[in-house]
Amino acid sequence: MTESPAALTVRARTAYHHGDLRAQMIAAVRDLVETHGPEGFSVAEAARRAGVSSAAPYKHFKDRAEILRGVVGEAMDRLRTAMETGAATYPAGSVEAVAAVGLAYISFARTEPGVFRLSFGLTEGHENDPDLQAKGERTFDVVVRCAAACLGLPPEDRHVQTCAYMLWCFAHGHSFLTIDNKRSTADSRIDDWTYLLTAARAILGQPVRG
Amino acid sequence: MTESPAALTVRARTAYHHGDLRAQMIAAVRDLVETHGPEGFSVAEAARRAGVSSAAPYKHFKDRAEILRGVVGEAMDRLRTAMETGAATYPAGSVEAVAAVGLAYISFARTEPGVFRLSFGLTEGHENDPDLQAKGERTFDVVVRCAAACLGLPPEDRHVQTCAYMLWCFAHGHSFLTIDNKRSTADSRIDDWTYLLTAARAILGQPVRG
DNA sequence: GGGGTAAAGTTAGCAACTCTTACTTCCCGG
DNA sequence: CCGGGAAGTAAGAGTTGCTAACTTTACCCC
Repeated sequence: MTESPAALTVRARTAYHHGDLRAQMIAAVRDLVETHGPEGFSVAEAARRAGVSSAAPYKHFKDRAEILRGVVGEAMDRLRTAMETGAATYPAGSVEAVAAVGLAYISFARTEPGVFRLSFGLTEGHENDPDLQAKGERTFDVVVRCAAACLGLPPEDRHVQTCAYMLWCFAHGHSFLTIDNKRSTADSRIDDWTYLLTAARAILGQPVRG
Repeated sequence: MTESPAALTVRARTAYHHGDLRAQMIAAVRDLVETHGPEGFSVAEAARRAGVSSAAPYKHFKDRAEILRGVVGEAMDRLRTAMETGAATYPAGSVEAVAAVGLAYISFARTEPGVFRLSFGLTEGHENDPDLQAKGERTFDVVVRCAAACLGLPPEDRHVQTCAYMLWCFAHGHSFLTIDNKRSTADSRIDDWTYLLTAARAILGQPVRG
C-alpha cells in the first residue's frame, strides 16, 4: 500500500520469508490433486512440498476447505479465459464459436480432471461460497453471450438463457462422463468437436418457444 | 434362533451376532453421505452408528473404498430400476418415455445428491471397478433402448448410440449443475420435465448423419 | 452332547492427518 | 533502534484408516 518501491512492496507484502506461500500452496495442491485425485490431497503433504511446516499454511488459509476454494477460484479464472479465447477463434455469432466454447470447457476437464472435479463435483464447503458463485456466473455469461450472438437475440432473452443452460448441461455432462471413464468404447470413437457441433446445432436450431 | 432349516441357515450365515453388518454399514454410510456430504463420511462414524467397534467393518470390507463401492453398486441398481419404471409409464417409442428416463435420473440426483455424487463425481478407487462398470453399461442400455424405439432403429445403430449418449450427457450435466447449486435463478424457474422434453426433441429430431 | 473350525466381533496400537497454542524470527516504519 | 506484526516453527490434542492378536459365537460332524 505504501508507494515508495511500489511494485516490489506489493510483492514483498505477500512474499516475505518464503516467497508467497499462498501461491505455492495452491500450486502444490493443484499438482497433488492432479496426480493423486481430489481425495488424495492433504494439507500436510502440500506443505511438505512447499518446504514449510505443516502449520504454516494456516497462517494464510482458515482451514483445509479454504485452500481448496483458493484452488477452485484460480481454476475458474483460467477456465473462463480459455473459453473466451476459444470463442474468439471463430466468427462472432457462428455455431462454431459456441462449439469452441464447449471445446475449451471439455479440454480443461481433460487436461486437469482433478481440479475440474474439485471445482464442480466436490462439496467440501465451497458449494455456497459467494465469491465462487460469482465467478461461476461470469463463466456462464461467456456461453450466454455466444448463444445470444448466434441466435441474434439479446442475452437477457429467456430463450437464450435456456439454450445456454442446455449447452452447458451437455458440455458439463460430457466432461464428467469422459473423465470418469463412463463412456462405452463405441462412444469414444467420435471426437469432442463433432459432438459439440452436433449438440450446438440441435439445441440452437430449436424454434423459439415460450 | 437355532432352527437349523435351510432358509434360516442362509440368513444366519450373514446375520450372526449383529444382524448383517454389511447391509447396516451400507445403510449407515448412505445416511452419512447424505447428511454430511460425500467427504464427511468416516468408517469410524458409520461403525459407531451401527453399534460396533471401528474395526468390525474390516471383517466385511477390504477397506474404505470397498464400502463406498458397495454403496454405489446398490445405488446403481436402484437408479436403473427407477429409470425402467419411468420409461414404462409412457408408450414405448414416445419421446415422453425418453424424457421420463431422464426425469428418473434427475430425480435420483435430487433426492440422493450425496450418493449420486459418490456414484459419479468421486474417484475414490471405484473408477475402474469392472463390477460397477458393468452396472453402468446396463443402466445406459435403458437409455439406448428407449432412444432406439423412439427413432425406429435397432439399438446397435450408430446414430442411436450417439443420440443416447447425448441424452445422457444432458441429463447428467443437468443433474450435477442442479445439485451443485450452479444454476442461476433464471434457470431454476423451468422445471425438469420441460427441459428434458425439449432436449429429447432437439437431440432425437436430428437427421441421421454418418 | 462335545470338539474343531471359521466367521464375526473385540481391544490396543501405529502412522497420518487437521488444526490449535505458544514460542521464535524477521522485516518495516517511526 | 526498537516495537509491532506478519510469517514461520515445534509440540500436542483429537480423529481417522487400518492391522494384529485375541475372544466369542454358531455351525458341522462324529
